[in-house]
Amino acid sequence: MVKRMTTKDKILDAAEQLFAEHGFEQTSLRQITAAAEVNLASVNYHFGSKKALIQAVMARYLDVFMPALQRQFEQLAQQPVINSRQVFDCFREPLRELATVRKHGPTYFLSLLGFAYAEIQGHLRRYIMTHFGDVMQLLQVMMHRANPNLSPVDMFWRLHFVLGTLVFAQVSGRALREIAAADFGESVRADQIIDKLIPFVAGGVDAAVA
Amino acid sequence: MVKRMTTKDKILDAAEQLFAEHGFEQTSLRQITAAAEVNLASVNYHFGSKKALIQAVMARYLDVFMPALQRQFEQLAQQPVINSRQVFDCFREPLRELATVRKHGPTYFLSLLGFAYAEIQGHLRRYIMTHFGDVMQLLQVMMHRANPNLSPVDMFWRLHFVLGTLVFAQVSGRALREIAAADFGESVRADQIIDKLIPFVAGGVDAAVA
DNA sequence: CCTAAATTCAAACATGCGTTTTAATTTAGA
DNA sequence: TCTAAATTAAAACGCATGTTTGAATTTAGG
Repeated sequence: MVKRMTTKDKILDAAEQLFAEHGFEQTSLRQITAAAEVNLASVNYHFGSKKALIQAVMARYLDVFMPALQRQFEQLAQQPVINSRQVFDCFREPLRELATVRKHGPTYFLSLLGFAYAEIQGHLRRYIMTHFGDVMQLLQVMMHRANPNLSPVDMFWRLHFVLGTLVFAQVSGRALREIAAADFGESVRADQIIDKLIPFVAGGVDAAVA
Repeated sequence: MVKRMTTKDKILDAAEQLFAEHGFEQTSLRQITAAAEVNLASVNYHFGSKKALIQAVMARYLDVFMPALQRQFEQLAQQPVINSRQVFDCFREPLRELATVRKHGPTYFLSLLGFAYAEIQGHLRRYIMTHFGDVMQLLQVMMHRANPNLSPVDMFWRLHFVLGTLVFAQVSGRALREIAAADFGESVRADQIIDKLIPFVAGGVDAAVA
């Protein structure tokens, strides 16, 4: 017996899919409520504003992903020696686990993260820092252990380059996958992009400074 | 004796600055015409539409940058052996030359490119491919020569990761530079980000596949 | 069952957008 | 200088957005 979905959840599910496909600003409340088959006003009734809805959509994933990531980091931290590749591999399992939240969870989450960072950089950064600051600090520690030669400033920039690569790969992932499929006849599933991404960013982080 | 600026140029200059700072969709024609101190309707009179204005802003830079980049590629192509770092270094001088177009040309151009790719991926890609397809093909040839082991598909993805890194670095460049300055007391000029970027992307491209 | 709270609904609101219109004004050529 | 074209100007148009309103309806507790 499936409990009938509440309006709130219908909105969240519809919003997350549309946000992941078209971005936050490009998705209107009318599209969302139409897809969710609920009344337009119900978004403001249940969430207060579009901004709050976006936050709720993100939080649903971050609350699962971040603790899982933290566990991976803590496990890796016990190793005496660490390299960049291992640090980035920490993201794989927590990402895969998002499939339990929702069928296309891993894909949706990365796409949402991409749009969030592209459209509302400061906002998301602040949110993650205040809610999951310890995880991010752990990441920084891990990266430093993996690459002790790199100065903190250079590491800062490179980590953000990594984030940018990730973001971009997801945001334009669909378009690129279509082009790749057309040009090379090789179709890459959305969740497989990360397999191509990790060696790239690990190589970038490990590069000599100049 | 300075020739008094024409309305068309006043619009282009104001638009380019606002586009570079806030993105295309986030910048309204009213903001542009107010900054340019011209009438709102003049944009549609001189350019036809906002879309055409965006294209004109981009074209002003691409028409200078792309031929310069092509010259760099052709020069490098004469070398018997090429590595990724050299290919990416080809971008430096053409970028620097954009300062002749406008004082903050290099910064503006990268930022515009970033927003263009983030907001209207397909459009920009098509425009560059049709107008400067030979340059892009040259890039692909150079990259293959620099890294013959890499399969065409993997090279395709990595080049787009590179573009994504570039895009992201510029789009969120201002915010990140402020954070970096606050956290590390080291202020990085916008046009210096590329110095941090090039080693990173070269390292990423050269990484082992998996 | 009855009532009060919670929710849904249709409609309207206020705002900002790109674009168009129409008239006034400036510019340039005969 | 006169006239026709080019340009500027103010205003309004049509549309889409997020949000609010107030009444209708459903839900839950005594």
